[in-house]
Amino acid sequence: MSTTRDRIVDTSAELFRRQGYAATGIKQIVTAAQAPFGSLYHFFPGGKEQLGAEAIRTSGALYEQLIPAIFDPAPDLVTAVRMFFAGAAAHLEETDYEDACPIATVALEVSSSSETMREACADVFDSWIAAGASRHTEAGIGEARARELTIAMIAALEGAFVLARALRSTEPLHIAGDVVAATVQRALSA
Amino acid sequence: MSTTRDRIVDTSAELFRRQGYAATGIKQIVTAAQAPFGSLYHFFPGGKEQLGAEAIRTSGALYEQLIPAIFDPAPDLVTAVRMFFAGAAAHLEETDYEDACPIATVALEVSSSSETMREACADVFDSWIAAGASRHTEAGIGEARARELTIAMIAALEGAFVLARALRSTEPLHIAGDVVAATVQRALSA
DNA sequence: CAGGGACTAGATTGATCGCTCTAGCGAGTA
DNA sequence: TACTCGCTAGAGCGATCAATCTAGTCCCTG
Repeated sequence: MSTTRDRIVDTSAELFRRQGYAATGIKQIVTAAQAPFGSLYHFFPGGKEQLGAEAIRTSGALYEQLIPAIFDPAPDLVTAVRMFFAGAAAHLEETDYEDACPIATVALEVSSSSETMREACADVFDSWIAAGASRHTEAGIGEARARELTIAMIAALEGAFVLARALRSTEPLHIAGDVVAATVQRALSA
Repeated sequence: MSTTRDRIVDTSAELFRRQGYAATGIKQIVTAAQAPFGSLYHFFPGGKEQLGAEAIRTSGALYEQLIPAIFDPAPDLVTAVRMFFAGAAAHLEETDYEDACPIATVALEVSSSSETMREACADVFDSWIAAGASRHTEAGIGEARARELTIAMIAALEGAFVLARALRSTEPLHIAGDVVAATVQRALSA
């Protein structure tokens, strides 16, 4: 069971992910969420921008949970990295190339126009970086190098999502996964 | 000297790059381009979508010219890769984090909503991949591996742009450049 | 000089945008 | 039974959206 407020946030996040922030209308959100129109401005007096920022933070936090979910049961770090990219590729294909990164589209759109939302995106990325880096340090990689590897991994994932969605192919995700896995492998044996 | 038509396309490309497709209005385009409103629909009877597709292809082709411009004078492939990422970082910083990839924002936005524009983006990416792969084969890398390296490089660049714009930092670009350069280095000595 | 096609100019269209507003519903307390 | 208050409901605001339409200007060609 879900509250009206939760449904609005979740639906917004889904729509923003697929078609971006500007292309998603308030009316489209309440219709898709089966929520009363008046409720939106009751819960989000700050309007679309407040809702957008909260949707970014919520879906960012949800996506971050994939890190422990995939890395913890994996036998080793390199396998975990491979599984992460393979999982992303599988999910993208299952959703007909609609569900890629939950915040990348919005991040590119608003970085130059809304400081509030840009900050929300930056916070999510920083949080991902911290979460990923700790997995690398636990595996015995130095802190500075762990941070670099994580940023490289997220960048590779995001970029592969861009290519994969436009080309309608999971090839970029598999290639990016291979390259990142090999780089992590090398860092481990150093 | 530039024709009205060229000014419309160039201005559109610039605006789409910074704020995306949906957030950019027709009126904003003609105002920024100092073009007559009527001319837009004279040159682009297909409306915003036709203009968008052409802007994508034009700016994609322009960006592709950076490949020979940077790779040709460079002493070797690895140096060229480093210079490419360093140049991207410098330009991003110079423009206050506004000018990243000319088509990535639009590519993410429209991939699920406009097949016409998705194809334009896909064609540009395919063209970049072909141009980049030939540079790698010329350096003595096998064709399949050259394609993989190029896709990995473009993905790393695109993803680093996403992070860099949101975080307002060139760090991701420098890290991605290092990782890609090291990967290419390894492919050369194999 | 006359005619025609390329281009300019902007008013106007209906639809949709984000948002405000008032009215009322319904569960909990007094 | 009264009263409150969190939430629902949607009509309606001004602004802006992409797009169409007619009228007019300009230059090139015959």
